[in-house]
Amino acid sequence: MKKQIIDMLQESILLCAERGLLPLADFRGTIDLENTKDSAFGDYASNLAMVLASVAKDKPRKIAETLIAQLQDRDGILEKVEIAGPGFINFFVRDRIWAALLADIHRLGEGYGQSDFGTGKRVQVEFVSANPTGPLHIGHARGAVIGDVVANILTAAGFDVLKEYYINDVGKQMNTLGRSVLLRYREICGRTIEFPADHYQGDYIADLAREILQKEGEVFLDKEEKEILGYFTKYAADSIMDGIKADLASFGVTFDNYFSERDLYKDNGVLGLLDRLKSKDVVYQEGDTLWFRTTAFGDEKDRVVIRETGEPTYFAADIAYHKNKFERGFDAVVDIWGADHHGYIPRVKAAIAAVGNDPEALKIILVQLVSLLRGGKPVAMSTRAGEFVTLREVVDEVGKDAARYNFLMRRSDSHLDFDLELAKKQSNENPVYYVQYAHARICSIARMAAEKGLKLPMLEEVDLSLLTVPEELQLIKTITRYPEIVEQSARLLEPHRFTFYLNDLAAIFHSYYNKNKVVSEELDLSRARLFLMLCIGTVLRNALHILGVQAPEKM
RNA sequence: GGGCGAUUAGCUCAGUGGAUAGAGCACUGGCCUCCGAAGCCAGGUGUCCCGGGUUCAAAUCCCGGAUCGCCCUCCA
Repeated sequence: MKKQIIDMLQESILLCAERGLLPLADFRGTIDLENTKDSAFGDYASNLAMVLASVAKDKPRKIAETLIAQLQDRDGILEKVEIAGPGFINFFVRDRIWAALLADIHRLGEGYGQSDFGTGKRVQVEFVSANPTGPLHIGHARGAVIGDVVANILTAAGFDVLKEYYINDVGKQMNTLGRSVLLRYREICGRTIEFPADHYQGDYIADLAREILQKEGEVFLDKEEKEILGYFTKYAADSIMDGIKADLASFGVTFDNYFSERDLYKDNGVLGLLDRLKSKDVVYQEGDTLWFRTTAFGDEKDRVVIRETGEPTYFAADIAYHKNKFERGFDAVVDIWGADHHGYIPRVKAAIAAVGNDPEALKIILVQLVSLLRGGKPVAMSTRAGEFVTLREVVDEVGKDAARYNFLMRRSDSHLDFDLELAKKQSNENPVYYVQYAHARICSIARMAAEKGLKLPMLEEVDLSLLTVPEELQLIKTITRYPEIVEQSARLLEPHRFTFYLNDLAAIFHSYYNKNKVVSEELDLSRARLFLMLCIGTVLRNALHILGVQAPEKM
């Protein structure tokens, strides 16, 4: 629809130029057609005449007049075209054209909203990637949902998507984890220990120690730390990782691939890469440390890749990891990070450029912190003391649907207050129910209609021209706009657009429902309205599916 | 001190260079004999932080300032 009108404008420009009506022979700009906010301005509006004013050296309203005179509406889709305000061209589409679009929604069903926007392109989305040193907490939950939904959106937009979790299982924190469990193990066995403040304090550490004791007995008790630390570390990391996977699954988040940092070091992977970069002078030695010349690629200072101690930094592995991503042939790579990591962006982009890839192909979504509230009051959390609300606890308390939906109600890079009491409430304060209720209502209407012997109508039995109530047209226009939402969210990587759209659609539906009877004595009208309701249900279901939220038939 | 981001209704926040800047919550009053009241309807608010600039047009782009947050580890 939109494209048709844009094409008409394009043709009009050509005709005007050819016929010498406007000096636009070398106009190369793109034509912008926007959805109007107010129906008084029609369905679509173009600012073309105003844009052309400086090129054509004439008044916008006059240019608009000339353009409109040359419009070729061969299919007769337009009711009228008006010039308004400073020179907007407002397009009014015929009602019957809108109604006919419902047929597409019905025909496509689950596939409605999918596009070929990203067809043929492979994208990797990497998210969560929390260290396997403790259970996921509320802070990880937001990133998990955003990553999962972004992947769903990209898939709907036609991209071939791979969801990946990077397991950061190398480095100091892993030894700290193993030692924490080992110390608790000794403690449980009755030894006196001194538990360092910078070790992991949570109860789950002692639980792991107890598990090991139960499985293996006291065989480790009198062994040297260096002999047995490896076992404790691996046991703890594997067990915690299993827990993380289970918690994510209960949250509806799954991955296609888990990528271990340890694997990067195999076959001299990280060190070999640094050697090769050294020969290109991207990496240089200074004393005992090895530096990456990120300043040559726009970073504010160079970064250490091998410490004085001889250990590689996290960044060293990340260079190899991002190189590996591009070697796997992805056209674009999406990383989802906590917003406190924003200072890390120039470094990684520099690394990508240094190894010969396009830094623009890396898209980073920054996710702001979540403030957890209960009844409006902040919930105290301290990672150091091991006191945090886990993802599992949140899912158990408020449910998967409410939790996911609430995390998607703000822009990713905007602070989010998550109120446990509010998310649990089954009331108008809780937006997820508002949308789900709309879907359940539609299902209820369909059930009731079936009881009355009104079968779900086939397209050929429906006279869509009977849909003439203003709210009906508004509903039709809103659901025909859905593919734009998918594409736009995919382009901008902004999943929150879905919750705003769903809320709008549900509001129009609820309002319509209260004013109009779908199933009535008038059989033809009932069929047409039921058909519209089913199309709305399809859109609600498709959109909720992308968010990973249930579309219940009853509530 | 440097960097990044934010600042929009009482609160929490949307907003693609366009026309009269929106939503939810909160507050007040109304609506079930009638397809589900987890719903609807009616009520009203803005120095879009401030000051310049670009533009036919700026909440939106640019520059300067204020305030707040985050980052400025050979942590991850």
